[in-house]
Amino acid sequence: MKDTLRSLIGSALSKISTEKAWPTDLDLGAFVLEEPNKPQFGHLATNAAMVLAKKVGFKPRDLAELIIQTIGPGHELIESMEVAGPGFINFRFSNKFWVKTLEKILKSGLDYGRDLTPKGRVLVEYVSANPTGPLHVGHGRGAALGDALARILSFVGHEVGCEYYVNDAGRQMRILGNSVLVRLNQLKGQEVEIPTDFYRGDYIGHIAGELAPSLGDDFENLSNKEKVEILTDRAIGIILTGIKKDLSDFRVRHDTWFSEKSLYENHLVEKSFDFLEKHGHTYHKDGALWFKSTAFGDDKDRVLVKSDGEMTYFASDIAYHKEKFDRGYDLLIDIWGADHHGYIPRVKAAVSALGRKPDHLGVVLVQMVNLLRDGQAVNMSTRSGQFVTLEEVVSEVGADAARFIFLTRSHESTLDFDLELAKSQSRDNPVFYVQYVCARVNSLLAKAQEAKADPEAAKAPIDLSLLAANEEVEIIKTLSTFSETLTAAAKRLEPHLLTVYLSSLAKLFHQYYGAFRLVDEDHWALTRARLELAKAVKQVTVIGLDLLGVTAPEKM
RNA sequence: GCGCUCGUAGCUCAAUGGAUAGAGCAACAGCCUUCUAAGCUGUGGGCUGCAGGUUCAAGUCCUGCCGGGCGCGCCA
Repeated sequence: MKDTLRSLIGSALSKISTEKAWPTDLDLGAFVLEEPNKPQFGHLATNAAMVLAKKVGFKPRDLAELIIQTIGPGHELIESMEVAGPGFINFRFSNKFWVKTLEKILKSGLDYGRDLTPKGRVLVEYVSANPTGPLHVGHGRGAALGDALARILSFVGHEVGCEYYVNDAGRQMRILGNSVLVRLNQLKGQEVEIPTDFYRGDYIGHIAGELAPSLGDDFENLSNKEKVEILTDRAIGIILTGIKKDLSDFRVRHDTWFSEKSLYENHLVEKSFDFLEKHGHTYHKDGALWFKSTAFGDDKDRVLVKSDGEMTYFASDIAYHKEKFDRGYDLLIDIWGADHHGYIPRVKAAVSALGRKPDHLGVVLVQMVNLLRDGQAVNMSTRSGQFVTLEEVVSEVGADAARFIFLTRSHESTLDFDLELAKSQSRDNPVFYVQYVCARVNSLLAKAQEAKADPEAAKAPIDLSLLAANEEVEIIKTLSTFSETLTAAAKRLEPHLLTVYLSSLAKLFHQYYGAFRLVDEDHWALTRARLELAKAVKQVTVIGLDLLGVTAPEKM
């Protein structure tokens, strides 16, 4: 829709520019085309005249008029052009244009909106929760976001990898092993206090119980340190298995599970230190190794190796990002909880120090989820070890509802997630409203099958030009902007744009359904055209839902 | 204190710098002998926190206040 018009306006402008001898350094392409928010302003509007008028000594409206005259009448795809407001040019497309648009959409089928022009390789890293306990709702939001984003990026032409970074090294892991050991000793009847900084959730006890029978007789003879090492490994294994199952039930996929420990085992951390040192980005002070992140805009330098010889989390994170780039990715997307925002400058600094541009790393911060039930807050507390797990939420409301609702809001605003609303089957629940489009179209098609068609009429080619009602043009127009929505969602890393789009398409369709009788035996030619439109709506809805990882039911 | 971020209808939120700021919920009034009422139609509701600035044009960009959230460790 926009391409046609852009080239038309562009050539008109260059013609005028030559005639009026405008300065050659003028940017004639610096105008935008946009959909006006009011139907009386036509289908598409441009601000071209307003952008240029002052620079070339015109009144905006006069320039707009000149552009219209230069384009001239007689384009079969354009019905009308007019100057409006402060100098907008409003375009109205012809019936023929909309017919062609709809034909193109239908012809593309489930590939409609797909962009095959190759773009860069992207690695999306998401969830990456420490393997110290089950996933909770907050992780679910990150999971839904990362997974949908990956699907969208792939659909618009990127080569996408999905990765989970497993923090299986460091202090947290030792605490995990120790926490299990304490429970194990309790199981044997020993009176042991659980230290306050240990993990206290019930699942630790379950892990201890699960492991106890398989540890063997020799276990008792091992040193405490050896016991903790074994238990740590085993516990990580059990917890990761649980995490993988929760994600798989949530239909969230990762191609690779990258172990932090492997960075140390393969000496990648030292190698990244060497790289930084060689380029003069590190120094020693107070017995510690520092990264000069202030040289890249961070507000203080950061420690890589503590004076006690232990590595910081940041140290392995630098190695990890270097490793990801070394694997050949052009763009890294990290999805983090919003409480990590203070961490961004130092990682961006590291990316710069590694010789990349800061925008080769895109960080998406996901805000909190407030879990509600009938409008009342559900108590979530990690301290007591009692929190609402992703598994509980998914088994209660289903993966479809959970995924869709997680993606209804911009990731940068906190989300209220009402369990009862997510289960409700009504207009209030956006998932059902959108899914219902698919079911409703199917039922229309079934209805049309039953209806007795005039055999002569059924043989004739379908005449889409009968779709001339405002509601019908509005729907085709919305369908035609699908790929723009996807491009924006991919570029801005905001899958919720797609969710919003699907909701508004659903609204248009349900309104259309209410306003017209779509299957009408007395007007069969019109019915056939309308069913094509309905099919196109369903088709786009199916594609969109799939990109969000939500199923499109045939029947509801 | 410093930094990041958000502030839009009673509530939850939309709005690539564009024209009269939009939806849903809640409230009120309607629509089922006819395609799924899991739906549709209509009515009310706003100094977009405040004040400046940039721009032909600001909810959007810049500056300063006010208010909420978060972060400021040789933690992860």
